[in-house]
Amino acid sequence: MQKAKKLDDKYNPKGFEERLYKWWVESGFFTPEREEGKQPFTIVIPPPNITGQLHMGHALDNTIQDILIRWNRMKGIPTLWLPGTDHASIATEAKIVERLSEEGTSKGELGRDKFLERAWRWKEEFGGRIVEQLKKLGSSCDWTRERFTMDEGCSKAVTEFFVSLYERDLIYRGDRIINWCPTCKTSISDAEVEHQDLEGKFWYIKYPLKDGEGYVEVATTRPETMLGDTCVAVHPDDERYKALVGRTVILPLMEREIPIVADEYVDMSKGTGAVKVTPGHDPNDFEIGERHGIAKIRIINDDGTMNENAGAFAGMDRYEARKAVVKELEARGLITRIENIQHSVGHCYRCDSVIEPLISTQWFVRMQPLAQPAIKAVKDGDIRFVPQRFEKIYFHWMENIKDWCISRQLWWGHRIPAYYCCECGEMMVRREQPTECAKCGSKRIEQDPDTLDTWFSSGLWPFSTLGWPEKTKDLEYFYPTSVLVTGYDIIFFWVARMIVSALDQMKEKPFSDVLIHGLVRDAEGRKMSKSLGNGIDPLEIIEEYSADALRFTLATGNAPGNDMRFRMERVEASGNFANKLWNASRFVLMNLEGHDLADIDRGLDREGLELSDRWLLSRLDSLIAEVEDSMQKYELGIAAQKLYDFIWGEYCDWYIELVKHRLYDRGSKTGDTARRVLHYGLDRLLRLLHPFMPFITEEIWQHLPHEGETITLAEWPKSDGSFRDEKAEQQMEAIMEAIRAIRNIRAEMDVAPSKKANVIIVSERKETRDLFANNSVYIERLAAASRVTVREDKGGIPSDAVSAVIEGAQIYIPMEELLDIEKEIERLEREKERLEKELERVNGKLSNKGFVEKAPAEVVDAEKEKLKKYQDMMAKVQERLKSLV
RNA sequence: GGGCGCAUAGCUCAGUUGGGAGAGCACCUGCCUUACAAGCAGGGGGUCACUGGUUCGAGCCCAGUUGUGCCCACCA
Repeated sequence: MQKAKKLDDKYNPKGFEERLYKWWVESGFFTPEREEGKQPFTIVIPPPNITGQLHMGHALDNTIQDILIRWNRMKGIPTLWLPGTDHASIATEAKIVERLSEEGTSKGELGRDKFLERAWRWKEEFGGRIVEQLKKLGSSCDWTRERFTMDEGCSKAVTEFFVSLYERDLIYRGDRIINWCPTCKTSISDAEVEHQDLEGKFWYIKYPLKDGEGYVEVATTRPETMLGDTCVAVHPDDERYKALVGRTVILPLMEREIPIVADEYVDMSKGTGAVKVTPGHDPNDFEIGERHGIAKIRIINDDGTMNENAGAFAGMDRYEARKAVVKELEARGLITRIENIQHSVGHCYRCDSVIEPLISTQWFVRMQPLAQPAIKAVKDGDIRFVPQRFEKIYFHWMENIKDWCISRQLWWGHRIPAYYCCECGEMMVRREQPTECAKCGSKRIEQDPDTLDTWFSSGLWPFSTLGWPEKTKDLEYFYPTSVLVTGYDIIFFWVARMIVSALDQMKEKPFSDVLIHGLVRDAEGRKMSKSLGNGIDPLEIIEEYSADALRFTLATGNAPGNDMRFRMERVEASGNFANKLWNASRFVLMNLEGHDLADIDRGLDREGLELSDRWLLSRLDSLIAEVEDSMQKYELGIAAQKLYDFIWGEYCDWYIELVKHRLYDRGSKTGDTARRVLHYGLDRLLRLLHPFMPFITEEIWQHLPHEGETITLAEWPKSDGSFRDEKAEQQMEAIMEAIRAIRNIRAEMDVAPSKKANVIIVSERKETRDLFANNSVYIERLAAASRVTVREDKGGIPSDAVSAVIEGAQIYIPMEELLDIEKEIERLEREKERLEKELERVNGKLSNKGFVEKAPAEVVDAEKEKLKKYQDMMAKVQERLKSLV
């Protein structure tokens, strides 16, 4: 047992947060043992991008995870929090390309190998930055197991997954319309396209018929695409166009003959009812083209300029071409009208460029068959979303899923394990690079130049990090993980794909619960973003306040799944709370000093407990049960709020004040009991608070008498109900009520704080009189009373006494100065009014036949009790009023 | 077009099995009381957006309305 040590006068988190973290890691407290027979608790971190800086979203996400991890670890459960980082293909590559351009060079000039060397160097240099920042937050990850999406094991997992899917025809290569980002110069998946509603124009264009007079009018928001039109489509039932189906129009500017076809896809009620079809640059048009076997012409280059198929417009940027096409059409009188409209335009989620749909050869995952088990797992409750409403979003996405374009025209990432024979063109998808062509035997083999979508590898994260595809002991023991904690913004990108890939490869869910949190917004409710410059740096908050204050702020004041506004006032409040705890602990430690309490934690002598002790211990037992209940339900904010309220409002404001006289009076027989209860209470509160505020709780705990090395491994408090004492709670509550009433009188009657009041308590009930008589010291101390007299009747009470009525008793304070009768009457009138309202409410309920008959008996009884109480109090108030007027 | 949130004190938000409306900050009054002025004590402040329904009883459940935010969608 460690002896009590003095705590610094001031709460100075800088003095210990870093020191403690270092010690925790060095001591291996975060590295679990695999204890057979024990169900472990596992979380894999959502791997932050190596390009990233810790922002508030990370801070929130990791605070929640750390709370869950520390809580489970204290329960004695083998607990693993597995950390790591993501290579973030597009983001990282963009960063390096930017760097190269600053140096006056480029990707192309450098070549693939040199570029990758450069990228790895960059990763070594900056990739660890965010990890260091996570440590500042107090994240209790097992750093001995840290992983990276592109390390050897994870890369092997990616290849295995790819080949496995390919072998079952769940991955294919083909020419499809994909989303092309002309800035990042790569394809991106549908999920990576962000739609924004923008002001646009709707141009109506005449396509003249080849034979005879007349024309077909079509409309478009992207006039430049007409250069790639290969037909015009109308609905087969459309009377207006029935005669035209099968005829030919001349595509203006290109002077190309294109057919008019009938297709069900066309909506007769929209636009002119005739649609220009550009199979090379529109997904729907692509489908129409397929159905009617017409040509698909691509007219836009990878960099967003027009290619040679655009005739006179070749070489222009797509927007330049748009203007030029419109101008030319207008000159020819082919534009009939222009409407201003709002329409949704796809943008790249990384660089915000307008996406260009175009045909390209890419790799795709067939998602539909893979989605079925993923839907079932959630429907069956095998995987649970918290809050549950996010399941709807998940189902909607999964049920409407389309094939996933996974190839990227980038260099930084996992290269696609497909190889081509340079001689015969044979394609081989292999786990290892083949040395010769399987078909013609040629040794000239080239690997597919493309890399995989970042999310393809992060989708394997829950098992690749544990060693898959190897059958490791970690994988066997820690998989499946317990809970995944993440924001709702990456449910599609990541959560859905982890479920899909885990069920496909592991045949077992990747996690049981998905705990979803919202976004951290700025004080005005705006999304924090670099471009707005409204981001608040968590590291600055840690620097200025403390990691504990930041964590507490993020853990409270917000319901699961909802966005939260980050306000400095709340951080300040959390910091004040830490300071309060610090000072209360200083008080306890000061009073433990010099007292031999060797057996301090070994059972309190329950016989010697005073009323206030029994009250505190009973309340604490309830608190433990309530916190446990809230934690079980992932209501971390509620648990934290309860701890805050208890520590500040009950332990500090009441209990410490209630025991002071026992500590200060040398003759007190129960001083040591008070010390033991103070210690016991503080110790339990520190443990309960530790998951939320790990640093300050450890620092204080180390100074308290304690057994065990660290609070991180101290046993989590359990409520066994043995301290529960309803009577003590009721009695203490009565005394507290009296103290509040007296304080209130003093404040309202302007009694100088230094002036001790003479308090007379009158009650007809002996039990009440005994209670106040035996515990008068509390009233003297906490309500600044010089003397407390308890009587059965109010004979002899001075006429200048001020009074208050509480349950079962009246309180009188004789005023030595002239009593302000008006003020006193005013006070009593207010009290009367309050009681009248209460009585009205209770009477209303009890006179309601329905209530008395149908409400549960205990609820009705409680109301009856209240009625009696209020009637009694009312009578006393009225009596007093009568005596004054 | 479809879906999901939110609307509670001046501000930011809790309020999870329907049973006397809460916190932090701000505000007012009085206090440097030997843990803490980053504090202590006392106080004011709310037809819980609106309408209807279910119920003995609704901030909470149901339907609708308004405002507001977000997500999804092949809105030529």
